Amino acid sequence: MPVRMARSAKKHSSDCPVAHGTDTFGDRWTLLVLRDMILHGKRRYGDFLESEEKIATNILADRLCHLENEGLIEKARDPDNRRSYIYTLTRKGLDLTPVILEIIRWSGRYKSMNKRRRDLIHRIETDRAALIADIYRREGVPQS
Amino acid sequence: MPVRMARSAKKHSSDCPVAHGTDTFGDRWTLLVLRDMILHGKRRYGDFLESEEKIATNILADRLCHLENEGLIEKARDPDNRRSYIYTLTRKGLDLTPVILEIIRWSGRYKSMNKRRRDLIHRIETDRAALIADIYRREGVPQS
DNA sequence: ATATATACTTGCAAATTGCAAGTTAAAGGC
DNA sequence: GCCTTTAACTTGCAATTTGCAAGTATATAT
Repeated sequence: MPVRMARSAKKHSSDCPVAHGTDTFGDRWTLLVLRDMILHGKRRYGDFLESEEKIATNILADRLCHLENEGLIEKARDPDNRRSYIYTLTRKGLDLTPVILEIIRWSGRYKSMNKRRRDLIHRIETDRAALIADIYRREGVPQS
Repeated sequence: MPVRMARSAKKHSSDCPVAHGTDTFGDRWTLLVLRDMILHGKRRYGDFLESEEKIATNILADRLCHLENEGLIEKARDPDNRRSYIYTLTRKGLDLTPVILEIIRWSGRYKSMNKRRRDLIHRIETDRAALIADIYRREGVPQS
């Protein structure tokens, strides 16, 4: 049950689909949390804190709550450890995979990358459907 | 010549390609300016101000400067009206088209839309390459 | 000459961010 | 059972960013 009145309650009050996107994940942090989940399979508060960009604890709590309010993720207790929670992507959240992949492709054109990332970009460009299928499968969500 | 020390000079100092994306256009307004240019062919300060979301004049000036600093747009005097400027997309900016289109597709799945927008989404899904080609052609930029 | 158009800049209050420290509740160790 | 540690937050507060309203600068129109 999402409780906190989530972040930047500011919305554009426009019915443009791009504005709907920026209302949902258009801030400095939200998309990075989604990246951690979609690309790296992260599921715990502590996992997100460890990411390279060093999100602050209060911002992370706020964004997780926001994502839950927006229906992109779900929060559940960890059955194996009652002081921990597990965040999982909903279908709606997972459906942002193509957006993330296109951002990666764009960066790949204009920014130098290490081999691992170049390989990922290569896979996006040559094997995209299977890559997406793998991600959906890992999350246990059936594809369209 | 970009002069002003652009907005949120804050960057994630991460070499993740997604973080590079959010550093470049991950705020409430930048992507909407790009949308206006990519989807609606807008080119002038006053055009951007008229968009449905009502960006403030100072924020718009700041974001245009930021986009120019990042090499996504270029600013030039209007040869026909010396009190006006024309902003144009660079290849780098135009290459964000697939990102914008995927955001639109995602919104199309989770938000109701009018017929014009549903038609655009239909075209994205059935005729994507030609749609992108049209946009590049309109901007006079050769495709990859 | 005067008015209008275009593209900004400035001032300032309000909202958001980010750091550091504190809190709560559940394990784990002895 | 008691103390320590772990995991997930919350709180306080300074600094940064946003957003509104008003002002400025330069070019064109009448």
